[in-house]
Amino acid sequence: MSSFDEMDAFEGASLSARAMAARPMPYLDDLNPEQRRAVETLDGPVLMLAGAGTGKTKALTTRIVHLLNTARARPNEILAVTFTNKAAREMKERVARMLGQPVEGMPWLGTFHSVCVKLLRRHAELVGLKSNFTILDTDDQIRLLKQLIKAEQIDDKRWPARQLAGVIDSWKNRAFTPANVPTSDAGAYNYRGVDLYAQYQARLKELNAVDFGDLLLHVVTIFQTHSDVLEQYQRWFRYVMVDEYQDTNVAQYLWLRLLAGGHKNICCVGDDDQSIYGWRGAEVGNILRFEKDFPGAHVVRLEQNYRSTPHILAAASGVIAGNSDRLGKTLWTEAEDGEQVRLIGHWDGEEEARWIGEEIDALQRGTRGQRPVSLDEMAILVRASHQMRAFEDRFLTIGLPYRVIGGPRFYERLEIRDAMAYFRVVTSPEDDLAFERIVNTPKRGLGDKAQQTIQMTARAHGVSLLEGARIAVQDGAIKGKGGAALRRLVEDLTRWNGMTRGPVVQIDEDAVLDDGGPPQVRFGEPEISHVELAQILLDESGYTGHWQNDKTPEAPGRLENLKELVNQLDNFENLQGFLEHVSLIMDNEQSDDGAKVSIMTLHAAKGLEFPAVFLPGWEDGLFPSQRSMDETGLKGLEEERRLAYVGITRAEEICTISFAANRRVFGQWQNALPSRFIDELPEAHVDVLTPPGLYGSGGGYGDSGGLEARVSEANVYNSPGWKRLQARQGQRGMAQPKEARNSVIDLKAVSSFMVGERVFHQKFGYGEVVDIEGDKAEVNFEKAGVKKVVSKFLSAKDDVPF
DNA sequence: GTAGCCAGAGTTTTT
DNA sequence: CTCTGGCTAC
Repeated sequence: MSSFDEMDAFEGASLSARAMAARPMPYLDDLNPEQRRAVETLDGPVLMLAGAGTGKTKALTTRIVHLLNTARARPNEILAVTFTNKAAREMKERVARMLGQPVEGMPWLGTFHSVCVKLLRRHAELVGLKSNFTILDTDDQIRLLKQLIKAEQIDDKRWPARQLAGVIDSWKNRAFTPANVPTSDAGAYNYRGVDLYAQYQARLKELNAVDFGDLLLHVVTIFQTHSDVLEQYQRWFRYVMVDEYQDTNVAQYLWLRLLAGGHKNICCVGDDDQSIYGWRGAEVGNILRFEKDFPGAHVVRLEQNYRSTPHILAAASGVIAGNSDRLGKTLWTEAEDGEQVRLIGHWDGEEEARWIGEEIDALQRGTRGQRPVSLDEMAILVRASHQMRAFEDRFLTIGLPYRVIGGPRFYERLEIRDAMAYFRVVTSPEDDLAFERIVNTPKRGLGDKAQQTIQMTARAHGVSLLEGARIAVQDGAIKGKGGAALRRLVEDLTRWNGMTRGPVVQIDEDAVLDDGGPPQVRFGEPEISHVELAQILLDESGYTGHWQNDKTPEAPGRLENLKELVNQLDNFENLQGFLEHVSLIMDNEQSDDGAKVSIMTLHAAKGLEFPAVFLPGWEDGLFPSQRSMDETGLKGLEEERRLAYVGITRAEEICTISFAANRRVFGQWQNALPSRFIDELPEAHVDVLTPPGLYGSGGGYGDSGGLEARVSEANVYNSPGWKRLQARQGQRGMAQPKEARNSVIDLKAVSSFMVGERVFHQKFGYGEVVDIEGDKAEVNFEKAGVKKVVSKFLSAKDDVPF
């Protein structure tokens, strides 16, 4: 076992505690009394209940600085965990800024998962792993489970692997090993869940791999079964801090309780009103129970809000008041009144998108009589990602720049995952899952049969798939074109693997333990850089060529992504370092070219703030979501309500809530009632914009479309929210006449394309221009059909080889 | 091995 | 409606 002196040296504390002890504490003057109490209460358990926009991160980072400054702890003796890399990065940056120096000495400030990887690498052998284990992502996980399911002859149509993955995840979230799964869960996955879970864990061990859930679970297991290890860490981490405590699951809770169990110097920061991840295992109970778990805990409430106007806060408070299980906080602010929360109803989803597009334009120009608001300062927050479609379509047509946050992540894309599988096989030849992925990508004529032969050979000899393939080739077990291709692949992989290191320069007996395990052999510098190697690898394997020959509209984008991947490699020492980074960090670095309005889900918006926020789709069934209410009843509804609270509190100045009476769902028109949350908005703080008559007051069009009939079917009039809305229809509140929308478009610009020209569009792919209207072109896309788009989103593509 | 067809599904998501 | 996965036919 490694000693803690070693740990100290290994992690390298760069800040001398003594040097800092005498420093003044000007940072305390920046805090309000509550924040200050949270920062200065250093000993014992502290629960910091921090409402939205109350300076939680500031308090947390100042607390770290204060610990360092008062010499209570050295930087590497503070454990500070967050959920996202973004939050961890922000905290690091802010601590560094306050200290006026970088914080390399804070190795234990990170996400739950990254901290667990560090711990697990040091103690892997205690759970039967080697310290260089690989971390599987969801995709690998599913593929592995599929194999097990197939071997068990289970119909994976009726019992999808995804479902099993979900079940296993939920057990891991609750810290159940296969042996601990409660009998009440025995029926999971058609009574085969527990057995398959055990098989899966066994297989992971064989592969020397872990999934995300294991990172926590294994560490908890180690702590529970090796008290000596636990005690060392309890002593080492003198202070423990946790961000977003309301989002912790049972495994994380146990982990924290074990680590802080000695001195109980734990400070948990959270907001029970912003707990929105119950569906993925988070337990609000953890925060509600804190004072029971840690008797004598100091509870600090941060209630002064520095973000939003009083109207916005009042609206948010009104909604969240409908929840029962709350610790209770009352947000207040010194800010000026500002505008009321605006509420508007629309006929359908498309009109909602159109109206919001116009509003955004008006805000941007300052036509509404306020300061011009930049697109970067505006966001549309939706409940479900499919709601984004309507906005994307609309914004594409009117040429409004937007960015979607939290879409498909860079590292989850097919081509990136393929490329990374190549990196993986080359850096660790025994990575079977990676080998499986690339063995026939690009196509090498190695189908099911050839792969089965490789599998069987490998299993018979008890070696990795790559070794199995080598043997199969030698034995001539795979014939014809496939055999030749496989021989070539095996040779190439071996050659590339050799290129990851330089020549052997010495055998080193007492090498320092590092994450790769104790090296016995020292190698000189590789002859080529890892960036060059990556490039060679992708080119020589034929992977780049594969996409160059691909004529689908996505291919150019994929090549672009591969290029970007190679570029990013430059920031790392070697391929291993890069892979380690990627397995834990799924960030999508947004290219920040120009102001854009953000579109994202409410979940993705947590922790963000915008001067102007649009909250569309407030209809019962969509928001609150029907499924959520069906599955978890009142609990689900309360979580939805917290989601509404999170949404409203993202807004600083202008918050606009809207709903549509009709929406196309799966191609079918469906009507809905305004959300029950609308009824919960306190009247005094809401400005109703919906024009009277939008919903038709008595027809006049005969049977020309049955609009009135549909509306009355929708029972819009029976909703209390709607009645109140009608009652309040004021002298003002006229929605913009529909014709107004044309004025938004700048007609000066003229399309530079010609009818018949072949063009490329980022989203729709290739197509042919069929009509030109001002700056817009009607294009018949090969994949997406006929669409009208603004020319600036098109590029000429005569140069494409066909 | 691949194109093309059909059936089925279709919240929220980080690590 | 629109995407995915799996299967069939070449």
